[in-house]
Amino acid sequence: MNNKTYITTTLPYVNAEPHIGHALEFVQADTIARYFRQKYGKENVFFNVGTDEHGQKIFKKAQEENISIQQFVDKYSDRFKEYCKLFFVEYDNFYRTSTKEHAQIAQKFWEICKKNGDIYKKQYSGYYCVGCERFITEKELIDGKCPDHGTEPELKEEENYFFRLSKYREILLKWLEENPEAVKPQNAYDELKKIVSEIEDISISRIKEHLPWGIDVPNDPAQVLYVWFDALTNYVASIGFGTNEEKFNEWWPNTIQFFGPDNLRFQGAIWQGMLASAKLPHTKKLLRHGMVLGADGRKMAKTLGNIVSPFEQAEKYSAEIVRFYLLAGISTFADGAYKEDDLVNMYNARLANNYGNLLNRVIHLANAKEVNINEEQNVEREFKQKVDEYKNEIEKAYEELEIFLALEKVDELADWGNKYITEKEPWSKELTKEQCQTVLNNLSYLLKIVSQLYYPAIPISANKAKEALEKREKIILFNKL
RNA sequence: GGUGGGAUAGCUCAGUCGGUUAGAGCAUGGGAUUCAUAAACCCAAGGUCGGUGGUUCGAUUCCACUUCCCACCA
Repeated sequence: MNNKTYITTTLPYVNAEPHIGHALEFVQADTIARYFRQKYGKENVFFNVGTDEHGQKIFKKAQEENISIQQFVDKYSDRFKEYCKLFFVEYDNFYRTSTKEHAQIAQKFWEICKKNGDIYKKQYSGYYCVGCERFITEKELIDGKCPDHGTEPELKEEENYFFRLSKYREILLKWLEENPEAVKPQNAYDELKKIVSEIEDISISRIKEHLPWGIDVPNDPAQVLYVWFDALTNYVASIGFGTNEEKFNEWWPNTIQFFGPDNLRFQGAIWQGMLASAKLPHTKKLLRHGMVLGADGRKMAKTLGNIVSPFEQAEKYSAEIVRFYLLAGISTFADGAYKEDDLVNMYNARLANNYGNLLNRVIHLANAKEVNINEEQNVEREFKQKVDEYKNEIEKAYEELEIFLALEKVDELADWGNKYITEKEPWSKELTKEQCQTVLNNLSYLLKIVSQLYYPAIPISANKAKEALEKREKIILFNKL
C-alpha cells in the first residue's frame, strides 16, 4: 500500500515581510506533515513550501528599494526560510519560482496545455486601473471608477494568451460531485462549486514590455507568463513533474494543498483546470484555512493598528507557544481573532496546568515511591483500552486535517489522566507498592501517548516531555505565563 | 456595487435534518484537598442562539429583509 503523502502550502508572494497568516498556513501544514511522518515514516512524506517571485508588484517594489530584482527576491525568500525555521516548519523542499529550472517546467506545462488546444491568442481591450495594475471588468466599475482606488481607469488594448478554462467547467463540476471530500471545509466546497460553475477563459500572459520580470511564453518572447500560471505549476514541479516522472507518479496521487480564503479560485478552479488540460489527476485534498484577524475581530490593517507581529509574538512568548496557539486556539478552517489573552489562557490551562503538571506528578511520585514506569506491557487492559480509544479518535481527526479538534481531544485525554490520578491517589500510604506502581505505570503510558499526539503541534516540548518521562527527570516544561 | 460565507454564554467553539430545562473547554465564584508548576479534583453561576418580519401547533434551526464582520470579483 502506498502511504506516501505530498503536502504543500501556497507559495507566498514575496513583496513584503512574512505575516501571521503565513505562519498559520505553514504551521498547519507542518503539523500535518509531522503527523504523517510520525505515523507512516519520514520517507512517506514530502512537504513543500517556497516563494512566488514573479510579477508586477515585485518588479515595482524592487525598483522602489533600488536593488536588482534578483537581490530583492533573494532577500525576501531568505526571510521566509528564516521564518520557517523560527516556527519549526520542517520542509523537505523550498521551492523558488525565479529559478531557471522552474521556468523550464512552467514553459513545459504551458506547451502541454497548448498542445491540447487550450491556449489561444486574443485581442484584449478593457479598462485598466493603474493602481490595481490590472484590467477591471465593466461590471466591477462603480460610476466608471475603480472600486478600490476610486480613480478612472484607462482604456487599454493588449493581445494576450488565454487559457480555455471554460472547457473544463463540466469536468470540474463532475470531479467535485464525485469527490465531496476533496475540499475542506464544507462551505469552501460549496463555494468552489459555485465558482467553478461560472468560470470563463482567463488571460495567462502579459506583454513583456509592461512586465519584464517573468517567464517567457514559449516561442513568443514578447510575452511573459501571467504570474499565477507560472506559480501554480510549482505544485507538480516540486515532486518531479517534467524531470522525474517516476517520482512524480509516486507522490502526486495523494496530495494535500493548504491555502487561504483568497486562494480558493486559484487552487480549486484555475489550477484544477490546468491539471485537467495537462491530463493530470486533480489534487486529492484541498484545505482552505481561515484568516487570522486582529484582536478586534477585524482584518489586520495598518490604519486599524491591529496588526500582530509574528516576530514580536515569538520573542515575547516563544515561537512554540505561538505555534500552539495558532493551531489550538484559532479554528483550522474559519477566520479567527488573534488575542493574546486567549494565548496565555490556553497555554496555561492546557500545557502548564494540565499536561505539564500531570507529567510532573507522575515523575515525582514514581521517583518518591521508587516504582517502575514506562512498562507498556504491564498497563492495565481497561486503562489501555480507554487511552487507545482517545488515540484512535485523535488520529482520525489528524487524518481528516481537523487539527483544532485533534488538539482539543489531546487536552481531554490529559484531563482524563488528571482525574484518574486524583481518584486513584497513588500518593496515599494505604496503597501497596504494587498498586501504586500499576497506577503510575498506567499514567506513564497515557503521557507517552499524549506526548506523541501533541508532537505534531509542539514538537520540541513534546520530545522533551517524552525524554523526561523516560529518564524520570522532573522538569518544568511549561512555565506559567 | 455584485456574489459567496459567517454571526450561539465574558472568551474560543460544538449543536439543533423544527419539538420538553441549547452543550463543552477556558475565564469567574464557592467547596474540598495537598502527590504536583498555589497546579489538579468537586460544585455553581452564565445565553430572549445578531435584529425585524414570515411559514408553522411550535424556529436558535426553514424563508425574506436588515445590521455588523470576512472573502472574491480573471
